[in-house]
Formats: sequence, structure tokens, C-alpha cells
Amino acid sequence: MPELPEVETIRLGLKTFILGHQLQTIKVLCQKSFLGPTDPLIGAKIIRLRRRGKALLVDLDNSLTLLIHLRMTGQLIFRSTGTEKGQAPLKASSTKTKSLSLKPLSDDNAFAGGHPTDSFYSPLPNTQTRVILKLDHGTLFFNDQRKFGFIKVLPTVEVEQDNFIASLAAEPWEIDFSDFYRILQRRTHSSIKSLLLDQKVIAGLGNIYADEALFFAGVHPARLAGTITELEAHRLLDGAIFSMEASIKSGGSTMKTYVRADGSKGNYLEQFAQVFRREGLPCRRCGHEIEKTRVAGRGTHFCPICQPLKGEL
DNA sequence: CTAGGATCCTGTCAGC
DNA sequence: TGCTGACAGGATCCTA
Repeated sequence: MPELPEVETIRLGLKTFILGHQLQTIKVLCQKSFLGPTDPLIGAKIIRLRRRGKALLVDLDNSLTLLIHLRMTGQLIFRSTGTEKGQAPLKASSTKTKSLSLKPLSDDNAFAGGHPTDSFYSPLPNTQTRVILKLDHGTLFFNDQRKFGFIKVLPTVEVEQDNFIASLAAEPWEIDFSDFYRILQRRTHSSIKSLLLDQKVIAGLGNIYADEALFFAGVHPARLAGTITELEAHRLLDGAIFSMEASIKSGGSTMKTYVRADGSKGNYLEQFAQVFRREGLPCRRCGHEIEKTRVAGRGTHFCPICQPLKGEL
């Protein structure tokens, strides 16, 4: 799930908790979730949090960096010392003294980001916890249901040579339009959606913001890249920037569910999504029913009126 | 080189 | 209730 706005929200939120703090122990519960040695990390201090596309980079004061990619279902959950067990379920018939003794999670003692699940506020570690990083003032849990995500240890100076980082294109804010448009012209037989999802073409978009950008631009997701006009390409970049900025401003699509702790999801999708997961609902622009199909092997949402497959403007 | 499909893994949900 | 298959907000590898 986590796309650029979610990772950026995690970077900003986690920063206030872990910057300047020291790693004390690291427990790897799933080997494939942690690439590299843990020993050299012990005692190191976190000095910087960066982001490249959907990758989070945690720089340490010993010239090492943790490259974290959450892929589909990764989560990063920080809890201050004493709050690891999470908070008492609000709806449960809380006559039990045990749950009453749990301190509620708040912006002051906890942070959770990534794939939204109960893990944001329920007891940790749980069955989806893959790595436990203990700091001097709390614990950072790396959870990941599907084990696609990972934490990778790299010398800081070699981060840029990492295969994934090195192949990343620019983000929509910095991308050079002629570079972008040239790729659309060259890969004429790709659907435009598959190119928007390709991190080597443009960095940061995933399935949500690709669909949102296409809606914003009035472009059908299955349009072949070679048929996209310059105006449409500009509007696609504008749409990507617009939807991702709106999401970052609202705290990403999934944040702070623990505050309410009622199982409700985050706010971006509810408040701002125009098409994503809105199949069967009226288009916010024209009122026609939003449709869901499959493009580039992914579930794809669009408005057939606002995003016609045939015909130019 | 390109484009499409399978694949990694676990959980959930719809349909029988 | 239990089973089955489809699918899931990502990226890579394999094939033709």
C-alpha cells in the first residue's frame, strides 16, 4: 500500500520520535525481512531520515544506512517505553481491569504508518512482526503481512548504487517533462497506467495515485502511451502532484487510526479519492458510476465519461 | 529492447 | 461451517 505520500508521512512522523536516539537491540523474526548484519548497528545513533520514491532511508552515525521498503503490506510502528502493549480496545466491554490499565496511545507516545490494520494500536509484537528495533526510549516494530517488504543494511555512501535506488526516476515535482514525454513516445504500446506505475519512468506513484492522476488528467488508464498528447502528459504530472500533495497534507491515506482505535481507516481515501475504491459510486465530477477493471494487471478505477477511451478533446 | 504474465507471501472476502 | 479461488495501495524475474 504505502506509496510516496504514505512513506513521506511516516518519515515526518517517525522523525520526531527516533531522530537522535540510539539502537539498543535488533531482533529479526523473519530472516528475509532483514538483509545484512545486525551487530554493527547496535549502539548507533539515528542522525537523519530521508526518502527516495517509496523507500525510507535511516542514516546512522556509524556510516551505515537502513534502507526500508514497505512494499504492499509493510508497517512501521513506534511505541514509547511502556506502551508496547497498545491501548485497550475502546468498544470492548472494558470492565476488565487489565485493559483499563493500558495507557491510551496518543501522538505523544506512539506513531504508526503503512498498511492500515489493527496492529496500529493492538498489542505488539504479533504474528506479522518481522523485526523489532529497540531504542533507548521505545521500540520500533517492522510489521509486514506478506513479507514483501524489507530492511536492508548499507554503507551510507553506497545507497545511491543500490539497484532499486539507482534505477529510480525523478519524482513528479522534479521530473523533466521532455524526459518523461520522450519515454511515453518510445514505449508506444504500453498502457499509460503501467508506465505511471513504473518507478523507472516516474517515482512514487502506486495504484492509488496512478488512478487518481489519470482521473485528474481525464485520461483512460488503458490508453496507449503513444497516443498521449503533450497537454495530457502535463496534466498527468499535475494530477500526480495534486493528489499526492493533498494526501501528504492530510497525513497520508492511512494515518492515526490508533487515535480513534475503532478500526476505522485513515482519511485520505475517504476525503480525497476521486476514483480509487469508489467503483459503483457516482463520479464526483459528472455523477456517472465509477467503474473498476483490470489494466496492467492491477485493479483500476476510472470514470468512463470523464476518461473516455476513444476520442480526443 | 519491449510487454505481459508469473511470482514472492499471508490474509480476507465472495460464492458455493 | 468449510472449502475454493480471486484478489490485494509493489517490484522483479522470466518469457516470447
